[in-house]
Amino acid sequence: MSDGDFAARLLRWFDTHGRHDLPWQHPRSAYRVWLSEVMLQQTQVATVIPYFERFVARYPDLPALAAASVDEVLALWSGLGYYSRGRNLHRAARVCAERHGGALPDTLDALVALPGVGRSTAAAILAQAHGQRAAILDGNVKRVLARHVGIEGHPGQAAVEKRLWTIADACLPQARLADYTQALMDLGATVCTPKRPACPTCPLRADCIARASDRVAQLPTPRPRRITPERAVTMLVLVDRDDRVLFERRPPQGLWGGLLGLPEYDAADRALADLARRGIVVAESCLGPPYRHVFTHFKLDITPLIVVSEDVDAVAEPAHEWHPRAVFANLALPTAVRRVLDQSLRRLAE
DNA sequence: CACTCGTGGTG
DNA sequence: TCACCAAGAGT
Repeated sequence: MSDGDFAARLLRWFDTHGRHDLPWQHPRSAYRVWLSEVMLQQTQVATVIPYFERFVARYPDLPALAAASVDEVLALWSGLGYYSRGRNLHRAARVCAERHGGALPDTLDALVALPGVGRSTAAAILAQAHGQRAAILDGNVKRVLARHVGIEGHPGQAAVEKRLWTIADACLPQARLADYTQALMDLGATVCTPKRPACPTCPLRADCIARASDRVAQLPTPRPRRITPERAVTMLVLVDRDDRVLFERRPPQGLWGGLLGLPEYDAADRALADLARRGIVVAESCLGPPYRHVFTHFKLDITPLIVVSEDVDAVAEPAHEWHPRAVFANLALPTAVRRVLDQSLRRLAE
């Protein structure tokens, strides 16, 4: 069968079985597509939906997002992960406000120039919001194409990815680019899934090389696995007499970049020594319940050190902020810190 | 090119 | 319990 038929079969399947009621499809504006695509990077639809709804409610258009503070954006992003996406989203909004008249550009080069927008995200915006003939290549498309064409080698390899881009381009239809793009992702997400794909219902099964050669379970080739290292850290939960907690703004680069965290130490005695050095009188201290947080590339064992101090008014460093428990929900905290606080303060109340 | 960067669901 | 991995981009 021809490549043109590939798209035709996919679109026919999409009309009946595709997803037509995702929040960013109505309306399918460039701003909403961009926002959703960034949130959906390495993140599943079900996770993104509530965040997307909160964002468009708070920032109905791009100028509203550009006018916000980066801290407010990160607070709304809190819990979604990969926080550089949130910072880049805000930076890109400001670039658009200053150089593109408050709107997203509509060319591939100008979009890719925006922070946080790569080739695939740029193409998704062009195809879905403007109907332009641009190919995406996300995890779904890589899986569908690798199986359909029977490509060996994990898609992280440059040579494999280059082949996939070429194929993705060649498969593009002449019309209905928005639907086609959505169809390809829907097929990958609901039929051509990583495990237990529903091949009998697939519109592309007739000429799927992986299926014909019984390699569906082997394609795409998984990346070679590596061991996940473990780290340990002591986090200081310093509570004052007004039931406020001390936070520390993390540097913009690195893990949880730009978010609020708790002061970190190698061990509890180092933390107590630091408090003594700064003249903070410890009224009461104890170790909180240990918490293990699992990341993609390492595991982090967190030991909370809970310290109650009566008089910490004199102590202030630029990166430090005191916040009462009532406002924690509105802070730019990573999930692990939120959990540590919940567990530690619950223990303190006992 | 290899590595970093979060979190939640899943088998 | 745990390895895997999902609408990738930046360095």
